[in-house]
Amino acid sequence: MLDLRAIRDDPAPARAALARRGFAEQLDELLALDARRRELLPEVEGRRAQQNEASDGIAARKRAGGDASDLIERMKALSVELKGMQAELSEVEQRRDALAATLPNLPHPEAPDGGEDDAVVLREVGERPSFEFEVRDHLDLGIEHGWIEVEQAAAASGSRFAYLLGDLVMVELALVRFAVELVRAEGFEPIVPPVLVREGPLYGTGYFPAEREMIYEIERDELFLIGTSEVPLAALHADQILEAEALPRRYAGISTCFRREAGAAGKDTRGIFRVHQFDKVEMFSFVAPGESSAEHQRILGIEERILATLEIPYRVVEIAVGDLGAPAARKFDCEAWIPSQGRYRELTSCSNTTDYQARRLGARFRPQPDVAPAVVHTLNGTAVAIGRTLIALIENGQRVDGSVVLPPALVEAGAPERIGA
RNA sequence: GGAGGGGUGGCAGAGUGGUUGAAUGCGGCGGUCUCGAAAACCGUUAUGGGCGUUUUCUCGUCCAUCGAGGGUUCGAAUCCCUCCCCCUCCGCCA
Repeated sequence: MLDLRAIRDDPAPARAALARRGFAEQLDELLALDARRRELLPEVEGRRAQQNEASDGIAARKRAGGDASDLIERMKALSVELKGMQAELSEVEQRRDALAATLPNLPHPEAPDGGEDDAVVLREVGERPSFEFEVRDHLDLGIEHGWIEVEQAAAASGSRFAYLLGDLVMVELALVRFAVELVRAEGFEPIVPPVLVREGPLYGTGYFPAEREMIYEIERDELFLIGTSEVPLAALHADQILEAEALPRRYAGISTCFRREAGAAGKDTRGIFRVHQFDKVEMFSFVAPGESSAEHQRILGIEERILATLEIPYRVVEIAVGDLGAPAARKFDCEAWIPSQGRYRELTSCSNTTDYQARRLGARFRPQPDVAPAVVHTLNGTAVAIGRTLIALIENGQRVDGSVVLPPALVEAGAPERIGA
């Protein structure tokens, strides 16, 4: 949600920013609705004031034992008139709010123009392994060693589901342990959130109404399966006013994530790269508005450190404006080298959503005692997306005999040194 | 799942149709007193929105908000409906 009041005062910068995302006309429409509301509102309120005053008069007369029927008669007419005006007002407000809900965040000035193919590569880090043998992909190795079972998963749950077994499960547990300990040392409090949420948090984080198709819905209970723990983590401080000292507030959510992958038919159908269910450790920060850019870099730095420590070759790309999710003002992806595909693929990602989610969620803070509350800024970033990280570890760490050597940092966290030997 | 009880200001807790945005107490903040502190006393104590005022800080005024939404009424914290949440007992359950 955008800061409508600020935009009203000075619409040009917001219009220019939204034009980069193709939403300039919608903004004009929104401003028109807002103007109409502000025409109607004083009229409604004036009549309400009149009504309140008359009501006091009626009460006073009745207390004095007098008759107020003439006043009541007059107020009946006013009441009818007021109801009509209120109906018009609330219709305008509903249209305004519905439109406001669909507008995306203002992009950061440094976010590059363009769409999906216009991400800017910022740097490549780590050495891609060279293999003296035919590279095998994670599914091939996974099936051979009994780490991954997809056929029975398809029978049990459908396509894009998988069983993970044996050593690979131990690697998953080590990955979670490694990631949580690392980010905890950076001030992110470990947290296991609910994976089922109501509509409110999804709306608040900006997944609704735009991306409703991506979310599993449990209609009977009006609950939704989260696609990322970002959703319940953001909701943790919804409708709260935090003290300034409480910021920054950082969480490391550990959860399973569920995605319908609607519209991804035929894409990444092999293996566990794109599945309906995976586990993930997610960073989420609530910060003061002036801090969000620095926090964004900080989160990106942690993501890079995790990949480097896991000895996964990666590159960092900055996402172009046209490919940003609605709530994001700016976003970086870390892409890992996937040998079987001979290219970098998205492994982690971090977004600065500035005040967009916070305003929708009502997450505020008091900059100083006795000062009006202000909206916080929120950011999110992947610490470890387990499934895709397993792919990168398996494929980059494979040996000629089909075994996989794991990085020391993971072994320290409880993983075997080598699996499939 | 069944039965019952409740949601009021930071907290506790009055209030069943008319000066109740809301008594009272506690807490917080400011002040008086004091060498200082405590006690006592006085004052103050929310959020959102509109309009006006202001260069900013501000101030004034009106409207809304007693879990949420709708309804009845001239008028709703108070009456009715739907939903949400919490508590107690029974059942079930990792």
